[in-house]
Amino acid sequence: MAEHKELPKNYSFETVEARIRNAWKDNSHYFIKNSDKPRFIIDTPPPYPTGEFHIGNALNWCYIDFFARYKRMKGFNVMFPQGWDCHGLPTEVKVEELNDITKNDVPREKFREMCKELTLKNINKMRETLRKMAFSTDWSNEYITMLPEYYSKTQISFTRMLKAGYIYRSEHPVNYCTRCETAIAFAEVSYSGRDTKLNYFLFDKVEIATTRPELLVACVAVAVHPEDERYTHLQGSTLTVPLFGHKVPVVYDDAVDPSFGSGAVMICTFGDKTDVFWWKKHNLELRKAIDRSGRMTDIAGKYSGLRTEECRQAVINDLKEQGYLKKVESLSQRVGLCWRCKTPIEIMSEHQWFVKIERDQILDAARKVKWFPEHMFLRMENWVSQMEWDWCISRQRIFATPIPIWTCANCHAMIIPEEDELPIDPTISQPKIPCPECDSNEFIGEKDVLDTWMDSSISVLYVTGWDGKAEKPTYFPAQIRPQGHDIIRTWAFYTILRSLALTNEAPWEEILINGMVLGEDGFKMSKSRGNIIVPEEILSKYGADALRQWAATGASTGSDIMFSWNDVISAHRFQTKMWNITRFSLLQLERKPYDKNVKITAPGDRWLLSKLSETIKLVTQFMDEYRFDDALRTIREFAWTNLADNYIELVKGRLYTDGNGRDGACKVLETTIDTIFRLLAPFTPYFAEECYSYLNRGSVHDQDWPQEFYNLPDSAREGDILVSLVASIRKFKNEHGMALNAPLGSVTIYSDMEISESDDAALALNTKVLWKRGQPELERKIKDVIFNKSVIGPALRNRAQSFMQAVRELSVEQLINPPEKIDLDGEKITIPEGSFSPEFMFTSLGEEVDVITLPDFIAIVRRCS
RNA sequence: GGGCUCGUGGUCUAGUGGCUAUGACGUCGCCCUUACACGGCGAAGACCGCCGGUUCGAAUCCGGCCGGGCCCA
Repeated sequence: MAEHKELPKNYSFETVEARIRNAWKDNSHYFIKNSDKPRFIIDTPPPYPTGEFHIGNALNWCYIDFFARYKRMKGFNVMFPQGWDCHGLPTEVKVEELNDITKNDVPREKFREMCKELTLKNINKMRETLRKMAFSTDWSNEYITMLPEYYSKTQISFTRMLKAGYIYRSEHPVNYCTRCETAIAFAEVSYSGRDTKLNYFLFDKVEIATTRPELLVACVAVAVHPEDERYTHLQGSTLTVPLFGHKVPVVYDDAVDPSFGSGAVMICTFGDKTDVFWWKKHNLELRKAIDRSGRMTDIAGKYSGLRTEECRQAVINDLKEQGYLKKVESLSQRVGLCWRCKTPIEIMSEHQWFVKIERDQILDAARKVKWFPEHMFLRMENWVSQMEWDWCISRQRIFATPIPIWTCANCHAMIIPEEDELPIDPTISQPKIPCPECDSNEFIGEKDVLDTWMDSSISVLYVTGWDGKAEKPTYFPAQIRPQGHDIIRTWAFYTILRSLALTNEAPWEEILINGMVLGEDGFKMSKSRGNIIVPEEILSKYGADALRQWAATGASTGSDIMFSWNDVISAHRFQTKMWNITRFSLLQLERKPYDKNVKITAPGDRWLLSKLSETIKLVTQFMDEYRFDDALRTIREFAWTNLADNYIELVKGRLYTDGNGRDGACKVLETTIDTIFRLLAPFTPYFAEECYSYLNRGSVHDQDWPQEFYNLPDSAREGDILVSLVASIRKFKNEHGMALNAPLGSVTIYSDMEISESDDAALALNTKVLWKRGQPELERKIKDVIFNKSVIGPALRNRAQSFMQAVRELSVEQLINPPEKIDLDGEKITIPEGSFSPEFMFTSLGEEVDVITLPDFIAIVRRCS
């Protein structure tokens, strides 16, 4: 290491991270197509390109990058692709906002272009953050769901599933915003409390209560609880709807709350989600009272054409006038609003496309995947077993993958395009041949588009190389899916469903679930709470490596994790500490050449190597189980406590001399820091890279993952005695008001091991140190008895307590030389091997000395005279 | 209302049947020992949410309750 440059005094993450980022080459992270290495393909979540890579994404991606880098060092051919899930309402809304238009103001195609443009801009911003975070993304495997290359696959998957009978078209209730004139998903409904009126009025002689009298015309039944005695006489009868006069049946249902209102509810198509449930369950008629623009339909008679709120007032007035209205109460309730325009949503029955859900198949496949943590599988199981409806995949929007279907204008036959025609937009292009049924040349292109989950639920097919032709992608299935627990019911579920439908196999071997990131106050981050932290802020204050360490240690894998500046700061401090350790070590190594083939003999040296080897073993196990918190904590603990506080302090004496004891310490130091940076490389890629570069051995990320290499239990114990000796003498000095480097007369250690120590302890403690075997000649007293309960418990079961009591009553002599049997409640019991040992206390005998007793040794301290 | 999950010093967290319960931040005392005061050595601080059960033994397993979170109705 002659050409070695010296480490600067301080580590500056700002300059180092930027410099290293520019030096890294994208192609070092590329998946290699024809490689002999075992492959490890990651089905990375494609985030929604909002422009901001948020902290929840950051956590998710940190986990991915930890194991991606780890697997590469372990010799895997890793693919860490990056996708972008582009389609959806938020972008449409943003485009309308930015351009001050509504989507109907411009042609569909134009609007789509505007969305695309904004999305590409946002993707660019997010790519920057991904690079800053040092994620080892495979940019040669990037995909963008709104581009033809990708959505042609979405369309192929649609036509295949349609032909295979998985997809069908039918009328079904959906959430609908009458202002935006589109169906929206449950996820797009926001709830808000409001005060409203509960109106009581008469259906014949039965009093019912409703908050939505305008839906009276859409009433199709009256529901009561089966055990409600007020209504048992209505069994099998019909009631007349006031004002409108149609007859509706009375149905009995457990879900009716007899204490709410009058205990009789009117079921309308549709007032709320419960109505849909009852409507389906009791097989009721459908009466559409509200049209897509929020006005009453023709069946509302004299009220038709009124807006719903106008209709409500008119109906109440008429009910009152005609004597039906009995009373009105105030009620506060939660109503569903369109999250975008705050218009109350309506539930409407519409023609929609659906995917069939085969519960058992999906559960079987989900069971074959290995879940980390295991209990997350329960969420999937629970979700699947309670699913009641098929998956509605059609949306009345613009910025989405078009449903590739035409309908013959003449005979209404469904025309499915050939796969090689795709992608298409059926509202623009026409079928190439006349209608096969009636020879007509007039077609209606499907205007509905696909739910965005239809795009993202084939991500795994796409990244494993589905060309849209073969039955199964080349590299299918992927090895792992990493994702948050919030989308187990959507993304994980849909992906399994679609992989089964298209390949008949489960999509991945393993799934790793991450928790949600909460604000520093413990609540979900939200604008209204003002507890949002963005990754960019952390990056500029403490750098990517500190943020990545927070992600690893903030919580055990799968748990929700609270953001904490404290954790980031202590991560940053660890880097400073590690930097100084490296700086010290390299200064020592460079001071003078040393014999690299030296045999390691000193107890302190052997101790550190055995601790290092143990650390490698543990960290490897933890990485294999995706326990990043345990892995990084173990590394930190080793580096800070064992290496810096114990070992370096212990061998400083030897390092500062030129004797041959120095060689061993140098060799151990060099081995240790080399290994630590390999272990740290997945967690702190910039920092590990920078430090490792001073060893002149190439990039740390190109090194092999270290292997356990040393297993000498005796060295570990010897070293433990040595280390705790130094610690206890320091404590002794501290308690007696002495400086830590103050000299002592001598220290004599008695233990049961033959320890031939180099002068480490003597130099560290600034005193003469004598190692002796056996017991010192001092006055000995029994301080306590130490019981080994894991021996006593299983051997004696319910007599353990009285056994321990009996032992405590033995004489000093018997404790030292225990008898074979002991008296227990009049019975002779054999004393189990190793069930207890006496703890001694020593006091000085005449001579002016201090005695330190620890479980493994006794030290006699003579102070300077 | 249902499912899952969590409740451990002031704060956050590890521990999932067996000595005196882990670590971090904070607090207090001592120390500028030639890598680091962004440091070192020490100290104080926890009836492990509450109640019951299983067990020789429970923070840990079981049941109930209370409270937080997420997802869903």
